[in-house]
Amino acid sequence: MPKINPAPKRRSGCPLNASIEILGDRWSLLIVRDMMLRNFHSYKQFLESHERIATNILADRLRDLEKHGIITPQRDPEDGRKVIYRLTAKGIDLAPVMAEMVLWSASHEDVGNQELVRQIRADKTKFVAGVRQRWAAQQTKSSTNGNSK
Amino acid sequence: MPKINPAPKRRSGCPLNASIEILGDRWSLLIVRDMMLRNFHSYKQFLESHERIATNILADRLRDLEKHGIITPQRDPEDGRKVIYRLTAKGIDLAPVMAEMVLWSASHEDVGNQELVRQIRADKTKFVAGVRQRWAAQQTKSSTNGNSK
DNA sequence: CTCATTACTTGTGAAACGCAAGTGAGCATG
DNA sequence: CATGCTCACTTGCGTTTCACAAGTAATGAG
Repeated sequence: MPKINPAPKRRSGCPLNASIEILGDRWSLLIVRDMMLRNFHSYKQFLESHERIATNILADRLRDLEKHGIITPQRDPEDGRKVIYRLTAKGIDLAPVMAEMVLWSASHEDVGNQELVRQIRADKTKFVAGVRQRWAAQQTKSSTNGNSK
Repeated sequence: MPKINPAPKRRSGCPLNASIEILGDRWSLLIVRDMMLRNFHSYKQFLESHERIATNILADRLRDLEKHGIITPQRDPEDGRKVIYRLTAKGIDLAPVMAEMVLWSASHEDVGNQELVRQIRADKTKFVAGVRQRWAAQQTKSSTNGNSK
């Protein structure tokens, strides 16, 4: 009987520490960003598009994100080679965290994508709601293509 | 003519990426937390108190945080052995980011310090304002001991 | 002067990362 | 069903970062 979940074993009970242990690396949140804002769903998209993540690191991170319940993979019903990664509710709930991170760096560093910054600055709540709405729409859409498995 | 700031050289202009490159590791935000919430100011406090950071890593992180303008070190005028680390305005501006991270893990993971969670949940704006206020009070207090830099 | 304290540095091994190349399963075409 | 292509990975290997233990320089107390 192998232990499936060998216990989290955190460094401390601090909630900030918990978030850091899950998200505190150089890639996880970028993958979430691509799913949330750019509508990316496949390994290949993650590889090609953003900040040039290495293939093995990407595979690692996708595994970790799945292990933590932030994303779920599913086979593409129309192409058996493809895996479609989707954010879970837990994953979508990262939108406020990411929004604040964007606002912070936009205030203190020299960054691009000012359109995004302006949008979040104008109405943070609306931004998060928009992210949630697009996600919910995707969810219903993909459940109409019978994938019961 | 030495280059003081050898150019940031980011992986991308994305504001989220900028934040991740500065804060995306397992220790930086914990140090900020200790300064912001627990009023820690010295190397020794950081070492003893929280999640058992190694001495060399702590020295590294303090250097990085200073390099990024998030903290400033100053000699203790009353004890020349001590260095007092203080958050800058940029550092204090991390409060909303940290608050959202706390809320996220509190909603989805099994974490402690529910008192902090409750406080942030009850009124996030007030929480951030409180952090800011305590920080501002410290600033004026320490500036009466002449530190012009 | 000696001794403790504080803020580090150094050394060493382990783990994580980053790049290049390779593998295997699933379509697509003839 | 053979060939080639795409997609999602894995494997090897060198480099960087991390973690733990120990040591050191500067300051202060007695």
